[in-house]
Amino acid sequence: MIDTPAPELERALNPAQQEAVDHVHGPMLVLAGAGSGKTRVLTTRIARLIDRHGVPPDRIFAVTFTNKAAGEMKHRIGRLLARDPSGLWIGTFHSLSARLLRREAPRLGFGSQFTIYDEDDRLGLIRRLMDQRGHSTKLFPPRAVQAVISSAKNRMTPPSELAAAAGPFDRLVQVSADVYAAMGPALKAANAMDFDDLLLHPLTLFAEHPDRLQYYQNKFSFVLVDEFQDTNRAQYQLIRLLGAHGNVCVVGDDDQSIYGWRGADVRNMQDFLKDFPSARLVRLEENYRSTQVVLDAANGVIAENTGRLGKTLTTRRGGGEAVTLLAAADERDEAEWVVRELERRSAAGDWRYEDMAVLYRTNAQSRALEEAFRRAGIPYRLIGSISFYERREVKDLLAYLRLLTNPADDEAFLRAVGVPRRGLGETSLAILERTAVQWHKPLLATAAGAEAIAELRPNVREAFRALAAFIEGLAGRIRDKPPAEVLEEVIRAIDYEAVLHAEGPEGADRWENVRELVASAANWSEVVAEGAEGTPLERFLAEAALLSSADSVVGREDGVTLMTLHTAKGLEWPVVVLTGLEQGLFPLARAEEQPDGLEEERRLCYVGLTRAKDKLYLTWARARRRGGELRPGMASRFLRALPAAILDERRTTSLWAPDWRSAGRAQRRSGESAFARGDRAGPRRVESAPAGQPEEASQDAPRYVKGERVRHRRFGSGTIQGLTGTGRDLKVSVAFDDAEVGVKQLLVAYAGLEREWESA
DNA sequence: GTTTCGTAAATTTTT
DNA sequence: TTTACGAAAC
Repeated sequence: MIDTPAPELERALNPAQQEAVDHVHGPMLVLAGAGSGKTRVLTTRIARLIDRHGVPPDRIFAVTFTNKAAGEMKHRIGRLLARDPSGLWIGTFHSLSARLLRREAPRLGFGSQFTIYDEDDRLGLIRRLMDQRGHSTKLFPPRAVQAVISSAKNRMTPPSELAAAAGPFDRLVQVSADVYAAMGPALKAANAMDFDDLLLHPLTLFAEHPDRLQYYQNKFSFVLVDEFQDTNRAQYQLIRLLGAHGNVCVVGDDDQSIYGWRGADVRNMQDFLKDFPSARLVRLEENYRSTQVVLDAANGVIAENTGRLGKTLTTRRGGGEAVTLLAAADERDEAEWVVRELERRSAAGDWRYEDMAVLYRTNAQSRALEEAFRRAGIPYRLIGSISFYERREVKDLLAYLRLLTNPADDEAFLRAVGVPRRGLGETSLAILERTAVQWHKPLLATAAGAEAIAELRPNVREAFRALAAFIEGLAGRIRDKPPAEVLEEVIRAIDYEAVLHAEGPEGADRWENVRELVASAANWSEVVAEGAEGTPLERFLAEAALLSSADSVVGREDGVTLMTLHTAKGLEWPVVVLTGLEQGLFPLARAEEQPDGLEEERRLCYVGLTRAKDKLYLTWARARRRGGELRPGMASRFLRALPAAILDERRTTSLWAPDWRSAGRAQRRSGESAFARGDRAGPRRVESAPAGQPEEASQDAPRYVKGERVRHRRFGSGTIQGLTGTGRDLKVSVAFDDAEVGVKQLLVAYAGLEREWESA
């Protein structure tokens, strides 16, 4: 392998890193380029604070982007200190806020055992509120309403302001504002908070109880924030308040801001310098991760963005293996090529599977990759996609646990009431809900008094009463029992195994997941959830609610890593494969329509490229299945931003591929396809520019796909309807735009078709 | 009230 | 290709 730098611990800090570590008191903004060792700066700084400056760990408030990152950072600090930094407040904004709120909830009118509502719970609540308030869920999709409300919350806009801002004809926003206004009280009644509330409630607390703000300002004498470019306004406010004493260190990279759609606002970086005028600005511009070739690729892409703060990344790792650019026929072809290539490199002893990652824009793309890995028998691990805690069977059981700790949790009640089937359907529940509203009681409490509801049939009353009695009885018995035991008890009581097995073959898989849940709960109990308050069950639930998708790992540890580009932020591998580089997919079509959308996609691409230490593969497919339909695509515009000198272009053997560089340009010089032959042997090292002479065009027959736009010399433009035959007998049926011509069957070998976008 | 079957719709990223 | 929802049957 290529000049790998010395292990991190042995390398001395560079002057800029040293400066960031040495600066103890007063605000500081660290502009840290990709791979510039910012994690190391943060961990070293925290360790120093503790052992050289005698700061007690519980007076340090350190924010990371994922729980996993927090765990790793804590581990590294422990290694530096040679002891466990117990008491340290380190975690995501959401988990740290939740921890703070457990103590302060009563001051805000919540119980300290409040539930954290996930996306589904919140959606369910919105649906019910819409029903109650007579808003049609057909005209206004609850998802859309939820999106409006969430974005208002992220901008810290209260319901009244949202209502005022809604135009007279903007019914969606009007409805959303109405639901939003009702949602606060409803959540409070259910003793629940959603993800956004976790960030907003601390701000409310500090506004209403200045003494509490003062307390936490005094308590946390040092505040540190990683991935600062991805904080939203509420998060920034929290930092500004807690760090008012000035000992605030934020670390970020404006080029890696990729969560704008979630309310993140890069302006926080500029505002920080305004709000803390004495802030020291430190730039980490030396990259220790990647080869020059990788940086050239990344710089080529990001250079097209405007309004950057400006950074120049350098590396001492000159040269490097060229970036392999692959054109495939479709997503399956792409996946198979990737798997074969990684297998080849592994067999050649170049890298191990665990040193490789395959990244993609959307979770849906993981399917084809997974299948290819499985077919080839190559180990892989899939991160994210469907979180374990989002599975139906897991949520069903957790609903019972939630109800045990928080009897007001109506969403949990509505889930539990249907598992197992109790003969309680839509009508009975509607009556129960109506009564609950009248009585001003949670559903569980209302169910306990169901005997008094005359509208209900006697057997329904009894069913409600029995369910309530069951929960209450269980709640009395469990107390401080470990979560795994409580789970077992619930499973036994509702005979969940039988319930699942009655569902047929799928039920067996689900039962497996249930066993896994119990096992993970048992395993969890052994770890001391440090610092948190409440019973073990409460802490288990709190943690489960805040687990991120990055925490869900399926597959073998020693395998190739598969994840989305978003999840890959902050990580690195010797080999990185970026797939699906097509217009419409990456960058996403939707993103390109929004003002800053394309720039954010470009930053996402930059994040992906800079994950690689030694070797980059970039792939795209001429066609891709989207919703069952095979759709043609063209190479991503990001590919055109790459310097030609560092590229090694290839195609899969069966593919006739056009010169993607000329796509969309005025003219194309014939015979100048930039694609090399697919069978070219061995990697190529790039020492310096220029390389990559134009190669011979492929001699394979052109390959068309259904839906593709083509042009015929006589008939004009049309769309391919279908394909029949193979080789020289390959026929296409084309529906021409000219209605007079209609649909024609043409032999590809003679028709002389051109792709429309190529012949422009 | 529950199950089953059919049709329609849909696919961005995540704490 | 898979999921979600609605209608009709059971």
